[in-house]
Amino acid sequence: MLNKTRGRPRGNPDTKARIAEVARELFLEHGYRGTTVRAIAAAAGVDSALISYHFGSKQGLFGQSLNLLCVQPGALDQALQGDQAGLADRLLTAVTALWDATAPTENRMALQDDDTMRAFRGYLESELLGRIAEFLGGPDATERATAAVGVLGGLIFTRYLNPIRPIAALPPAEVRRIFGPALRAALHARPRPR
Amino acid sequence: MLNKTRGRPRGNPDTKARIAEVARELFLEHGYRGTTVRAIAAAAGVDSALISYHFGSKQGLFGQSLNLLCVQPGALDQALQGDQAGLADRLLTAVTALWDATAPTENRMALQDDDTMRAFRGYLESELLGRIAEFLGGPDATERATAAVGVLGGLIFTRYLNPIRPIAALPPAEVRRIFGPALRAALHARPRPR
DNA sequence: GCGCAATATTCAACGGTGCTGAATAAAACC
DNA sequence: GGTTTTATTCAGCACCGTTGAATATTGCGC
Repeated sequence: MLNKTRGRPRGNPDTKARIAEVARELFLEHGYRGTTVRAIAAAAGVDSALISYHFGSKQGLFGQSLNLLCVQPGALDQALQGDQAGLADRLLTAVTALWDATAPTENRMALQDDDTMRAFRGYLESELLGRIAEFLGGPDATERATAAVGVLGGLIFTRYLNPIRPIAALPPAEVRRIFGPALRAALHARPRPR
Repeated sequence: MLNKTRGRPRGNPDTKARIAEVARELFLEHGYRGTTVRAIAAAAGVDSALISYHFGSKQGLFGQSLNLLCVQPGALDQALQGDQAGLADRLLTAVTALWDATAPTENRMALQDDDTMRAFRGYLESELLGRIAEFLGGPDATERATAAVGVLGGLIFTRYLNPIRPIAALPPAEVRRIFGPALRAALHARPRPR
């Protein structure tokens, strides 16, 4: 079908890497469902069976070609220093700086894959929530951190993962202005009335 | 293949409704991708071509059968009546009541594929955001509604779609208490300082 | 160097997918 | 009662992801 002569090719072209690279672009542009294995193979100038061979499955290729997610630990450390008053703004800045940088243009990926979701959940749950609670300290720290993670997770979800247009379109400064009050309220909520 | 004799059947069985009903169950149980048109047709005792005929496409069937419970006519309407002071609590109640009811226990809807995401996005974007902005009225209404949708979307995401444990575990009253301040802040943010 | 296992590739095919077009039979209309 | 409209089945199309066999190249043991 492609008639590049069967069998192993000459030299050692790193076809696997090329496939992953091409696949990443296509996945970002068309999403998971909208990208067929055959299209990836064609774009990489290769037979579609190769991707099953190298990556096991389309799912495997997807996971592997998008491993560049989502933590970048330094940004969070930086946000979790300084006064509590500016915490909300620093967190929002960290989030937008990090995510706005990862995807090149307009079309943020619709990230629906199971494993990716699991990874993201784990990050929110253990890393983010724990760190924020630790930083806040005092009684109710966990509860306030929970609310804050809810707000931040919401921002990430509605702006990047499943971008609803009005939110995705905001410039970072507007994000801070609009989500700031909610996040501050979450972080510094009064303790439970009794 | 099913040999129920060709052509229109006797009586007027509301096959379309039955298909939608069966489809809803299957979609909720197995997600969009995991539910094939042929499976729906088989479960409804009908030829698979019928669903293209009645609903245009699998996507159409999905949208139609999910509308039956995502919108749940009136839940939102009810929240969008009364004083503005109680709005946040009413919205949070509506969300928890609606979503807590849809899936019984652990197996929350397997929402993680991009068609479902798209449907959900559409709901958030056109329905929810528009209605809230309309209710708020005045300048900045859209911006405040945007922030509110961000918070609500975050709640839905972190509690139902990709449940991170501490948030999913909250009883509804706690959800109101924890997310209330953030949502109120979003809804009633002061206008832009100048 | 040579032989041979491991590896990388193409090709053909399989079962499954959503969907369409033709055939057909009941209902609805006039 | 004849004709149009509607609801259904059936056969099949083009595509999907994946697999197994064939084949050519590399790289290692000796």
